[in-house]
Amino acid sequence: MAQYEDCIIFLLAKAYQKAHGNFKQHLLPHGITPVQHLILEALWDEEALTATEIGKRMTLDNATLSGILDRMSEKGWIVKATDDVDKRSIRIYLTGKAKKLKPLLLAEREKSNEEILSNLSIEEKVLLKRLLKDIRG
Amino acid sequence: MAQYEDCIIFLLAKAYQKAHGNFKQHLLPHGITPVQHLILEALWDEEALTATEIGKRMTLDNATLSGILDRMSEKGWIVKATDDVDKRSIRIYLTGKAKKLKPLLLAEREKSNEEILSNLSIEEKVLLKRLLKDIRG
DNA sequence: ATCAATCCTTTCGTATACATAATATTATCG
DNA sequence: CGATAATATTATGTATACGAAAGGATTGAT
Repeated sequence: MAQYEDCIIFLLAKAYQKAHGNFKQHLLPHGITPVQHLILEALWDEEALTATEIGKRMTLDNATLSGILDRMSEKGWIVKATDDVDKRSIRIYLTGKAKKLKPLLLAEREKSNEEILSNLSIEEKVLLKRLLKDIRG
Repeated sequence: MAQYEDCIIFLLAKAYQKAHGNFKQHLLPHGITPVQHLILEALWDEEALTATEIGKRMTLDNATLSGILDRMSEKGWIVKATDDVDKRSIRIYLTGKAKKLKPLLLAEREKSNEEILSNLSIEEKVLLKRLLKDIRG
């Protein structure tokens, strides 16, 4: 067995690559990417967040978010509006499309999750999720 | 707890993000990135591979590899040479620098692996690696 | 009130990542 | 032997990802 087969960085990279690719395909017909879906999840949870707040919840860089939010705005998933009180801030709101498609998109995510974990038993699924959270710290 | 906290795609993405970031910092002083380090591992294992062969071992797209190999060539890690038999193929060779720094770079990878898994027991480390391999399929 | 420190966002530069198309070379079939 | 299929690589376009710098706005200390 090659050295890198025991390297956690390699194993995480390839497991993520597989999961991401699977979800990407599930989302393709809906015209949205996995990361963009994640932004929607943050906003379904709590609307009117700023880019920085989304970044904190999802551990995403502000520079990365800037481009993602632009594309999501162009495609009609979100709307940006300057905060009245603090004019440095731009708050993000969901469009009707984003609200309407919520059940469908969450169903796709659920299907993808099941496919990715199809090789594991219930106990293993729970354990894996805990271990991954431990790594994240 | 937010929905996405139970989503395997999210958990894998964030665990990978953390591992990748850690390794990236360890490699920064050596002027090489995590993926470039992975290419070196493939070549330490077996030299004179083509881009396609590296891609198969490491599950990397040929289009992605093209740019990575260019940058590694510019920085003096590898050398490209057209295959004498099949002139469509370009074989990749390690430079003296890449061979000389192998022990140092592998030590950095080992340090990074330990840091990433520092929260886990021996048994959990072994288990996590198995579960990640199961996901990869 | 004012100026420096701070905060929010965007821009720039670099590096992955992958689908698709284009190009070049080789292999193969009739 | 020549047309075509198969293979290897590169180019193009889009999407993350992040450090660093830049620009605009607000706050806090004096």
